[in-house]
Amino acid sequence: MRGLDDTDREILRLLLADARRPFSDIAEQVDLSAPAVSDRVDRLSEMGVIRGFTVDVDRSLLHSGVPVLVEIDAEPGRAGAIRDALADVEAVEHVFRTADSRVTLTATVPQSAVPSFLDSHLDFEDVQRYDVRLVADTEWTPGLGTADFAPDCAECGNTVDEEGVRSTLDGDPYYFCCGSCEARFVEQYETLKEEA
Amino acid sequence: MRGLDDTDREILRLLLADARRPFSDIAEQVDLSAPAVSDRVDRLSEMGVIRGFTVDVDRSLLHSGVPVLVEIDAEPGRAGAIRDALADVEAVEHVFRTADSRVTLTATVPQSAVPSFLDSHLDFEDVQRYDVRLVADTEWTPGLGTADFAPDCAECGNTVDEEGVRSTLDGDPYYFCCGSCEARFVEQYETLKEEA
DNA sequence: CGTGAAAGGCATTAGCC
DNA sequence: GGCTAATGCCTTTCACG
Repeated sequence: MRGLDDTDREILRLLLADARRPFSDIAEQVDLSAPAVSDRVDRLSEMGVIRGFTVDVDRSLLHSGVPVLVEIDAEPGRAGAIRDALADVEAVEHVFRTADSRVTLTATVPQSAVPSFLDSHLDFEDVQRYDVRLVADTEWTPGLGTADFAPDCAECGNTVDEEGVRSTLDGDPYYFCCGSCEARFVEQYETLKEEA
Repeated sequence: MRGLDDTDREILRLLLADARRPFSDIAEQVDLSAPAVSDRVDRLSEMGVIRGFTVDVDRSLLHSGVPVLVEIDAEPGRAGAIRDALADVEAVEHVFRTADSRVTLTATVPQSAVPSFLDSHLDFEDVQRYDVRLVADTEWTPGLGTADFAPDCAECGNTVDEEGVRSTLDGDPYYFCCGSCEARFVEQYETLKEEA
């Protein structure tokens, strides 16, 4: 399994800065041909490193409501359910689940709905406490650092190294530290899918 | 000053989902010609609604460290300074400042640096309390809702309506509720620029 | 993994309504 | 503002190393 090299990182950095920059342009910067860049972008997409291409929209110009940041302390084991319920809400943009059963999210909601917008989306059985804060400003700096490719094994959670394998299940890439983890995962995956 | 119509919103929505989708494709969806879509995208860029095009990178696959979410309670009036100091840190991706002197940020830091990475970037005189949490997972759903275009006047802060004006200063768009606000702002801008 | 050449698709311009 | 037609660029495919 291949990781990322400096060229991959440079391509990512250039695309982060401007995702519509022509590949031929990028090719020149990284000393490759345009098809080579195209191939690498494809590979990064297959790997799941590139999830997609988007627009950076300045939401501060689009008053569809008030930006809020919500902190939710979940009942033990219920943070995942809360995250799933909220991620699908149209007004919600970011959802962060932290290891300590806390879910933090940002959303833009109509002024009048600030106190109540969670009511219809949250099962309060799952919630210990929550807090809605008004967002004053937001910064987003899509950087990369010296990022290296080192996914977690989907089965056991260990870091996957060069020995690892990738499987594509229903179009999504999964990584495994070894063949037996892969086999175990795929088997369970198939079973769950059959049941559904 | 023109705002956003349904077609603009639909274009934004389509681009949010896939910024490389061909304009001819988008054109078909919104019942326009490709050049018309191109013109609208240009206009949205000039307005500052579209800040740029980027890649959605899955940072959970790029272990340059551990994803953390940090909550900082600032001393009164110091939240802005904290935000500015942290926004420039390479490892930091999102910074949210809420109205109650709280700064919430996400970052990816080397395992060993989790407890200490803030030390070099934070003036602890400004901090009442802070908390570093490990992020288990992240969701990002760039949605739009029924977003309408209503920027704040750069001079007085009031919402700008159709009567408002746009000025472009050094390539960046600024909005004003009226001509006198614009004049005042531009004058101050020029002065500050001369001094620098 | 990479290249260069060719083909096909796409954004953009120009002229017009 | 929008359209159609035409131009020129960009991505992608292909054959090859």
